[in-house]
Amino acid sequence: MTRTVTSTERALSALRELILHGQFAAGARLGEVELAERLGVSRTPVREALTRLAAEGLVELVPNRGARVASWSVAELEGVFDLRSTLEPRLTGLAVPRARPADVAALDDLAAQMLEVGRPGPAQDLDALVPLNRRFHGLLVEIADQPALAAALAGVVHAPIQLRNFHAYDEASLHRSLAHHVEIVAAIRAGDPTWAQAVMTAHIHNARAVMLRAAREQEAS
Amino acid sequence: MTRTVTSTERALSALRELILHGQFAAGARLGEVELAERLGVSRTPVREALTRLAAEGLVELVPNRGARVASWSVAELEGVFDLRSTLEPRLTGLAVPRARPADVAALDDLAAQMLEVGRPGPAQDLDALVPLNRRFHGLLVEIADQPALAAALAGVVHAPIQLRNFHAYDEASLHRSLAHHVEIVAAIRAGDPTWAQAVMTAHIHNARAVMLRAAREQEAS
DNA sequence: TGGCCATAGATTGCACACAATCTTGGAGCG
DNA sequence: CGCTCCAAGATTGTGTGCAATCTATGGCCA
Repeated sequence: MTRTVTSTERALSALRELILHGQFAAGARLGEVELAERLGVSRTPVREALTRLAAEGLVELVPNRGARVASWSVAELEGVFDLRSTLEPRLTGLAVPRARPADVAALDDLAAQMLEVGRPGPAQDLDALVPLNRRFHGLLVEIADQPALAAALAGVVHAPIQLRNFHAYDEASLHRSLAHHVEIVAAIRAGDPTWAQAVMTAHIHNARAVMLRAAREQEAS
Repeated sequence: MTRTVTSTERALSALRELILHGQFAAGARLGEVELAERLGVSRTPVREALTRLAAEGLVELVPNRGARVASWSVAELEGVFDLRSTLEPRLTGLAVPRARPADVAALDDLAAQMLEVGRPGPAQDLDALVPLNRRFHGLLVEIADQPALAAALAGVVHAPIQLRNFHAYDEASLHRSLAHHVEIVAAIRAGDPTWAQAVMTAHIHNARAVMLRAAREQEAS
């Protein structure tokens, strides 16, 4: 009954982790043989993983010229955040009446963990925030149970990864961001979609301000 | 200088045409060997085409169990049209100031052709409307030049195909739909984003009403 | 010296063969 | 009679070899 996992799936998630954790620079070339050796499989599952990652928008695929880690211009990032600020609040509002106690508990737990590892001090671990944040937003998508919205979001949520995620946040913005998660959970627990939507809107715009500032600095250099 | 086309690309577009033209029933199994023989290539490019079509949302891919033509429930279709009614008007508004005279001419031409083949009578050809409509909306996406919006839309625009597209339209709805295209071109030519957005909103809602009615009938049977 | 072109190396694209997994039909047991 | 289990056929997953294409280096010519 232990469902076996295919090599493609392992290659897919391994590659996704590597890229999301910044092991490859934005725009870096992803050779098939190199990745195959690194992951211990043949080129075939690597190729399939790359095409799927291209569909997710994490890599760019050029015929006969291989794959590169995707990169976004400032203009494209603006488009991404405009889109997210439309879709994610709506999704959050839809999730509110559908969230079961277990869901709320899971979200609460994630928000608490993020507060923990994000608190300034020697124990702060900005890299640990990345997967937690991904799971928080992913869980909201799951709860909302709106395949169309989920599909639309899937193609754009990865855009900010080249900015090394939370390293771009100043202390005030980071504190706001983590507080937003907690407040969203509170709004869901209160069964108030308008509240949840509003906080999510603020959350996206806060991130937008941070990312665009960082992207502009990066592009200027 | 004649850029060669890979087998994968040919398989991809051929398969997409076959599905979009209703050659396969919704939910039909898509065997790799069968498709490979039909398209005259090996299984390898077929597999890659299938994974890309899965990313587009045209087929559903289950590990070890192959591919099926995607199908949508009434609830999912509602989600799709909610999303489109948000994104496509916005996209249209953004396209207005960016449209060059050649773009307007091309849109005008497509709208005119659709009026032609859609006119009731012996020459009416509802199947010919499908590619024309796709090109019209695709051209708008191109003109708007918003990668994030385009990516978000790409995953959902194919949803209504299982309803055999324009065959589901009653005469009044079809006439409205074709008139919308013409009016959108007029709004773009006038440089009026608000006008264009409004007509596109009406256009999507008109389609929504038709599709949901057809889907409910189909689901009831 | 600067630009163009050819050739060699590297890389992706495709086909095919084999392995792993799923499905289906039927036999055997309770 | 119904359920479980098993085996054979069919289908997908993966590895590997070769062909097609791209890239880079160096020579040639103006």
